[in-house]
Amino acid sequence: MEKAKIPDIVVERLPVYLQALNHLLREGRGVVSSAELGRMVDVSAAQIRKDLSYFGGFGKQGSGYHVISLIENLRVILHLNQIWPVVIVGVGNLGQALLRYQGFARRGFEIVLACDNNPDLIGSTQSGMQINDVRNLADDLKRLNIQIAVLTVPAGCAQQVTDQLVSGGIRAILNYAPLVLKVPESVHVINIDPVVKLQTLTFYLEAED
Amino acid sequence: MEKAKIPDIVVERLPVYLQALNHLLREGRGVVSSAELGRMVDVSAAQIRKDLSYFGGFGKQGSGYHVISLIENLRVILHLNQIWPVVIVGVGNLGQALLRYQGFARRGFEIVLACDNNPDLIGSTQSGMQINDVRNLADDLKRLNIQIAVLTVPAGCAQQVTDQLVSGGIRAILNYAPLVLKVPESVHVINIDPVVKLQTLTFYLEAED
DNA sequence: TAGTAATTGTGGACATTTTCACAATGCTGG
DNA sequence: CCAGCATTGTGAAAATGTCCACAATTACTA
Repeated sequence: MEKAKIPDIVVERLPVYLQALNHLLREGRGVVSSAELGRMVDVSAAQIRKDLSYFGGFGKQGSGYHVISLIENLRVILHLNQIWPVVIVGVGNLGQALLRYQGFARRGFEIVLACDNNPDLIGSTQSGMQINDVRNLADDLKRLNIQIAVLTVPAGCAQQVTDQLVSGGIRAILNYAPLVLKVPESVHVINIDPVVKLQTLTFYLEAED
Repeated sequence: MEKAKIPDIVVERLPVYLQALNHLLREGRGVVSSAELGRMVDVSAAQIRKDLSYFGGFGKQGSGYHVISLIENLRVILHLNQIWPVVIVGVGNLGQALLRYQGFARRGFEIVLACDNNPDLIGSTQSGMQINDVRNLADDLKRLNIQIAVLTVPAGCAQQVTDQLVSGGIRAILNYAPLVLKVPESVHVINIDPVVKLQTLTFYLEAED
């Protein structure tokens, strides 16, 4: 496959470019240069041109990139020209907050399944979503054709739940739990435990006591 | 300063190592090799040894790393041998979920201030926390000596709120809003907008329609 | 005590990522 | 239509990051 050779680090920047381009679009800007886009997202202009050139020449010499057309191209590259069904696994504080969050639907994701292992929650409705039993997870994934999971369960059961996700055919996991998940290499994981991120930040601060 | 030359990417791995080490500690393990730790966190053994060697030789040839002592060293390196006061700015869905989340206190962070611009929320108590007016933010930060902010406001007001955080002397921001914040270079920012992360993951999936 | 096995810390090779710098191209205004 | 300016796409250089391989050291066993 051609995309095997696109560095992960490039892929991670593309959604950020897309975000900035959408902002430009809302402001009615028709065209943008790599230099200006770079200032918006804090990336060098050369970096942006090089990143985009992995996928083709989207710009025009002399003027820059046509905003709408670059957005459209990035959406195709990132497979965002469809709505992706998503499962939220774990309907605790964070899971419920994500269920209520409107930003997913606005940017290409629809939460179509929520599940938990808490008997008090199963069968109840949270934010308009019925909570399913996590034991039916693998079946539900297949039935609803879900490839993406958001994992918001406690660390203690995260690996076990992940194994169920994998056996249900999941392909991508956004992991809020504070541990590194074991998955086959065909499954992509991004870790986003907020405490790990905060613990990175404190390195740069001066201790106080 | 000596730490100016430690690559960011190394710093980002340290909390992950710490996480795994704490897991080992709970299991009663006294010693671990770079090879085993590497398997746990999906990093090569050589990488771990090289990362740790930036800060000194913590291991012992023949046996590996003493778990407790390496934890203690990492906590000093990351400045985690103190409780850091944190402000949550924006008490919407996500902000409220983070207010209720018990994981911060357990790993070195205490939410000491929450604020919002919604008059209905200001003065109310959410999860045991009184919500302050965001207009007092800069003063409150100084009064409470807060260096770290968690930003959970809508994109539309994120930059404006960030400017207030900066004027209040903030040094680190965990940004959930979907935009790249403009801050002085003395302020560290980590972006964790979940949609951007999901949009990275879809690159690796096959489109369905 | 000595021989064997395990494991670190590290110099240097290798790989990846970023930046530079410039030819090619397209825009603009007169 | 042309001169001058702006901007891309890209090969090559530079910078950064990862991995290899091994000497040095420690642990273990008998």
